[in-house]
Amino acid sequence: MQVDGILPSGPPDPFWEHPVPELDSFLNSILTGDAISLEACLVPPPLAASFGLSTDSSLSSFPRAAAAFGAAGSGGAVPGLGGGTSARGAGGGSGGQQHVRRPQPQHAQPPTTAGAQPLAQALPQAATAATTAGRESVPLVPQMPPAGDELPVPLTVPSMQQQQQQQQQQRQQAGAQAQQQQQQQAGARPVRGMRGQAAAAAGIKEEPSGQPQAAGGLPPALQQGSGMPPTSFSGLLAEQQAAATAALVAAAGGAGAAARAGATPGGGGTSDRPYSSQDPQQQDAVPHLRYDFAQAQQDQAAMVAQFAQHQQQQAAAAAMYAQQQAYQQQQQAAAAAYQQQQAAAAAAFQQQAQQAQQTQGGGAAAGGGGGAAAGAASAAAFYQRQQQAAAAAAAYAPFQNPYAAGNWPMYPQYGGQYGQFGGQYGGGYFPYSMQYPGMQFPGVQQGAAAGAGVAGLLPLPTPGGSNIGGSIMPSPKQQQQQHQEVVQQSDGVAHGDDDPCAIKKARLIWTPALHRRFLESVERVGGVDRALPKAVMKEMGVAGLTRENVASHLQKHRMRLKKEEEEEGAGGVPSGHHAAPGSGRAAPRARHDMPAEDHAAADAEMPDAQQPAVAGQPGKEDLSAAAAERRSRRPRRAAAAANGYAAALMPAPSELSDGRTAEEAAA
DNA sequence: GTGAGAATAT
DNA sequence: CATATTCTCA
Repeated sequence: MQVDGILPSGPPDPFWEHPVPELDSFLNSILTGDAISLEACLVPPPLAASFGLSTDSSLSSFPRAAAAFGAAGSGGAVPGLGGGTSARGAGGGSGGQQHVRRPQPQHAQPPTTAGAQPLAQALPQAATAATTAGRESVPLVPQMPPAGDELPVPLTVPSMQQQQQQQQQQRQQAGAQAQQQQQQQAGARPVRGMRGQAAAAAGIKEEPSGQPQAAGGLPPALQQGSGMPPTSFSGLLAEQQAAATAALVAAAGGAGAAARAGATPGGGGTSDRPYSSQDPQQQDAVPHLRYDFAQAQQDQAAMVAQFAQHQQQQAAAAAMYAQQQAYQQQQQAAAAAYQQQQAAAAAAFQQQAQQAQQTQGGGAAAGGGGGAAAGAASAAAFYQRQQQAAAAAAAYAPFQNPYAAGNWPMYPQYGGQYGQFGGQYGGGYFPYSMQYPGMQFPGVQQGAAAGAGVAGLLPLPTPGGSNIGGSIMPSPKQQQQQHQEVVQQSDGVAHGDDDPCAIKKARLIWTPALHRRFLESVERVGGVDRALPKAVMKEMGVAGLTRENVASHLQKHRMRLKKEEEEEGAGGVPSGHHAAPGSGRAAPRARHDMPAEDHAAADAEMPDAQQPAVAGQPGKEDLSAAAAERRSRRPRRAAAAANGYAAALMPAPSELSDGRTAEEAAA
């Protein structure tokens, strides 16, 4: 009813004298639509308590909440998240990541972490990658390996069929809106890293009334992350808004800056939240994580839903009035959110209203409680909107992926993976790719990046070896310089510290180039039998590559060799020496996708070929040795050829020469 | 349903 | 570090 009453400016409303003051702030944030920000996900401990949530669960549960919202519904452990369901359903159910694979143990139980942790922290582990860097200061070989191989590790993305579909559907309608949004946001000034969220939750500096600004700059106050307790709504709002803006901007792809905010002195801690994929200018400075804008959105949606539910509970416990207000708030929140996101006030508003209503209707019909239903509806609407925006953004920046499935004939296997990838990302990634379990990679960012004019190769989320957050790869040239940095970042995985909900490591894809480098390195380090993972890793000097990655690959490689030997011994048809990647299933496809003649061409397209040679590549001789070694095994290749996929398995002669040439040339 | 690649556990 | 197991995906 009287929203004004709850505003700071108004006289104290008896109704809002909740036992839990934080609630007010929280509600307000939602009301103003600031809930969009990741920070919003941060529930102040006290508030959480009021909701009946354990402190830890409240925060840490968000990621899970998102999962819960997701179709997979695997993460169901979120307590009291019932509301989410409705929200999600209304939202179009696209949100969930189907293949989210999180550490089960951790998720199974609520994290013990006490303090409210910024959602951002939990989410983008990748974000933490940078931080991690220090930890595992990857002693990457100072000398860069051949450009091609250098690539950051390739990651694959989880398949999100549903999302894709939905996005496509929505894309049409949302296109315009998204555009608007993008533009609007582009103007917005990146504020600070998402990191601030904690500040928002924990304490925000008092600030003169901060009104939600749609596109405009953020309140200056936002930039300071005081550790003070939330003294005013405005402060909180401002903070949140800032965060929201940053997030949005990032989403738009324009704001690498936002991520970069780390620069903010007050930020304390790692402030970079690599949300955006790339900022044309800063890209080289800091690789960004592209991963999770969507996730964040989901989380937020979840949050809203949760909030709704909580509200319901509270209302029940406290008073009907409260419930009503909540209801309204929710509605307003939704509206506000939309507004914020969309510059077009009138049009946007209308749509919002429509959506909200629709959703609401659905929720109500479902039989949900008034307030709850409303909340859910709002959340859903909000969620949907976000999704749409993302989809639209993606749509706007169509990007061609040179490495798309079809384009990588040589390694059908990879082609397949990349194709998948490309489809999802719509983008051109380098041969490396990593899969971040549970994370979504809306095409938005990428598209934006593409639009930005980033050359063909976009930075990939590099896993930090284990990184999950995946740092993004710098463009090829930049890579050289950033190589080390990238690696460090790559370690985006939650290292456990305080992040119980750590995200799993991104899945490294051993591209041909990477594998080649691997082989070379192995040889350099003593041969397949004697090579130690760590040594190989170092030798490879690939950003984001972890010892585990190498060890695993080495293991596989050895097994493969062993198998081959056995086969040979048995008189069977020997397979390519390093049939490594792409053997088996790939074979058929290889033939299919590409004629043998094209293999050479395929090679040409290989990463290394594309990449500028790396200067100062050490161990040139070694490489030669490796080449020789390989050459000696060529006979097998011929045999493999017989199988039909030999080409895919073995580095073609041309490839070798190419790669070598490139490397040497660099040298 | 199977097999392979990669991550993760032991 | 090596090996075994688990997960996903094609």
